[in-house]
Amino acid sequence: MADTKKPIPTRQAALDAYITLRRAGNTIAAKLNRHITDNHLTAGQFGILEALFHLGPLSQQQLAKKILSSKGNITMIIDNLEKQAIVKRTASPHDRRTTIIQLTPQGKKMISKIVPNHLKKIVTMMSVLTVTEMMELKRLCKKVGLSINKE
Amino acid sequence: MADTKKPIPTRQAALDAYITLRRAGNTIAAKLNRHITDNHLTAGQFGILEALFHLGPLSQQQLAKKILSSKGNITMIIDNLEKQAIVKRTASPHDRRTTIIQLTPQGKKMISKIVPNHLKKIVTMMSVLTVTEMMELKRLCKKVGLSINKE
DNA sequence: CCAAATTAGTTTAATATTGTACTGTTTTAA
DNA sequence: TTAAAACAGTACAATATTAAACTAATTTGG
Repeated sequence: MADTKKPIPTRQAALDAYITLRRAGNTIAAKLNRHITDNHLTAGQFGILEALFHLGPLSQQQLAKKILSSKGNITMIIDNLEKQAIVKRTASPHDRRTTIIQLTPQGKKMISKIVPNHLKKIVTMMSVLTVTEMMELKRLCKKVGLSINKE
Repeated sequence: MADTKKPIPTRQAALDAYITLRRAGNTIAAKLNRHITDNHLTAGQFGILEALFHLGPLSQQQLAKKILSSKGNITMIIDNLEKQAIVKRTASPHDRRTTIIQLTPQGKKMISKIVPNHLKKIVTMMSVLTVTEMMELKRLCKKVGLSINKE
């Protein structure tokens, strides 16, 4: 926070970039959300299932960080998913405070039917960009994201 | 949706770009959200106040589109803001179905104290990028966003 | 002109989300 | 060793959010 006074063009470019970034992300997410609710899942539930699907069993704490949600909310989402036998809680062998969340076989089956379509939708929406542009977009976003998390 | 089969590199680049985009946006938004709650506002409330501040009086329908929220939610947010005399409802002279939302003088005063800090935070976070990179990021996000909204 | 469809906003009920306080567990450092 | 701090998860209360049914006003097409 050393440099409080940015020249106007920098300032305007920064704001424009953020607003456009945010709007694009929200627009895509809103489209995807329709697909998610069609499958009788909430965005939070889907986020957790997707994380478990791609990364394997995770603790609730890890899930909270992944989907940027409060741990109280994770407890509730897991409660609901467990009631439907989509995931199950397991005790961690190393730390009796933590519970490890796993997909049940039915859960894995279910999410593996939804994810491919979900990804296809993302690819379709992003495909207005060339591959070079996609890579550049990724680079720029990563640069921003990393610097914030370093703070 | 003509081209269902994208070559793998395109597919992976598209997914990477989206995930990184989304993560960067969410990370920034989470940081900003702290600032918002410090001022005893919710994200939804702030979104509405910011829109009114930058764009002037708007109907609830317009606000719903702006902040990508359901109209029922807009009703509630406006109810709460109106109770605190931050905004007020006015009848539209042209259409008796619509209500126009305006900032009250106190509301304008309040939001105009918060917004500059908010923007400064955005500028600071985005300033890891050069101006050229900011402009490129904007261009890429706009390209994606526009094509989706055109559908 | 007027019935049907559309639109803006509200209400209600169900669910999601958060923050705080709490329990039990592990880590830490004196 | 052990008291204090940190951590993982839960319970609960307060709000936020959504979807659906509803009211009232406007637009459209025959």
